[in-house]
Amino acid sequence: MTKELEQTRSEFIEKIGVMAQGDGLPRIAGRLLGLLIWDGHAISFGDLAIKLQVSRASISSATRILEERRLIKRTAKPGDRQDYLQIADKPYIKMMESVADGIEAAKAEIRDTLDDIPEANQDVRDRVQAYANFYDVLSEFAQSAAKKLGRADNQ
Amino acid sequence: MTKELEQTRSEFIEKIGVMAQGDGLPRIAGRLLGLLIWDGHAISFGDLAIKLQVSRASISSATRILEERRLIKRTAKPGDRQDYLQIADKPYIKMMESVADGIEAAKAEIRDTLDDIPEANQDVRDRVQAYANFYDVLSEFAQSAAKKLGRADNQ
DNA sequence: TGTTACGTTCAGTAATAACTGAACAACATT
DNA sequence: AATGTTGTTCAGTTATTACTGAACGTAACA
Repeated sequence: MTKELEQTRSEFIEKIGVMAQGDGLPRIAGRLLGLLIWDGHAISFGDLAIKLQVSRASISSATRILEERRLIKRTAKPGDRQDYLQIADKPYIKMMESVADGIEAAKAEIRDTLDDIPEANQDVRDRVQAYANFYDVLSEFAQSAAKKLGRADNQ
Repeated sequence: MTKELEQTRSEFIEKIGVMAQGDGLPRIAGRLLGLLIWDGHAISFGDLAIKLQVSRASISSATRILEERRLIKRTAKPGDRQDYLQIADKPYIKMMESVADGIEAAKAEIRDTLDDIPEANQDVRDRVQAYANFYDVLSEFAQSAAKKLGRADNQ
């Protein structure tokens, strides 16, 4: 028995919701993202609240979060006062950039600590330096990944 | 006025705690990790509870989490019944591997969805495929990063 | 001008996860 | 045997965050 498409869609949306939760995003933001990825076209603000069965306040805050990360964009339709939302162009490059930003922030924090350790404490410096080095590699990796995604054609 | 080393140490530990929180770990697990990175040597179970000012129950669950990720190791000292804990060898490779595992899991979830979408719905397939492709790229780079960390000597 | 529709804000609630203290089993020491 | 020490487990509490409903400002429309 093959699964109904509608069920696959629903499972996908919930799945992205759970995954988003793991990444520190509200679940609703993830579900919204999943819905917009699946459907592709622009959906009105009001419809989103209905389709996801959540309050409009939740849609408001979820859209704000996703807009900050540039994963979705807000559009309009002539003769309709509602906002319309749809998945951004090249959303995955932007996801990667968000990841990269987080890594940069962490890297900077570790570097700040490193700068405060006197050279006399060489052993502590070495260990914290190794940690900083880890973030250097991560950062490098995130940037190459973003570039590679930029080259990919199926965005 | 240069900062006291003790304060730098304390700030580092709290910093790693906050960062861990962002990665979905309990804050105490992060603080424990920070402490072990800074100090380098093995510290007894009981001392950890005292130094971090938390219950032994919290140390127990934090160590379990960090052991699962193979970031710390449990050792013993002759004539002392306590467990001793210290940072694992090459911890950053293991951090990278944990990241890679998470990516693999997400990738598998998306692939599962993709398999359930009939070829008739080519447009939906394309969008979910692009998402799966994103995880492919992520996965590939996570693995290269792990390898690169393996080659680095300052672990 | 009055009314309606829209998205945002904010205080309060609900849900979730971290953390603790106490009870416990296992073991060492006396 | 009795006692003390150890790490784990688990129920209960605390703290945090997501989410909602209501109030609001703005703008379109009548």
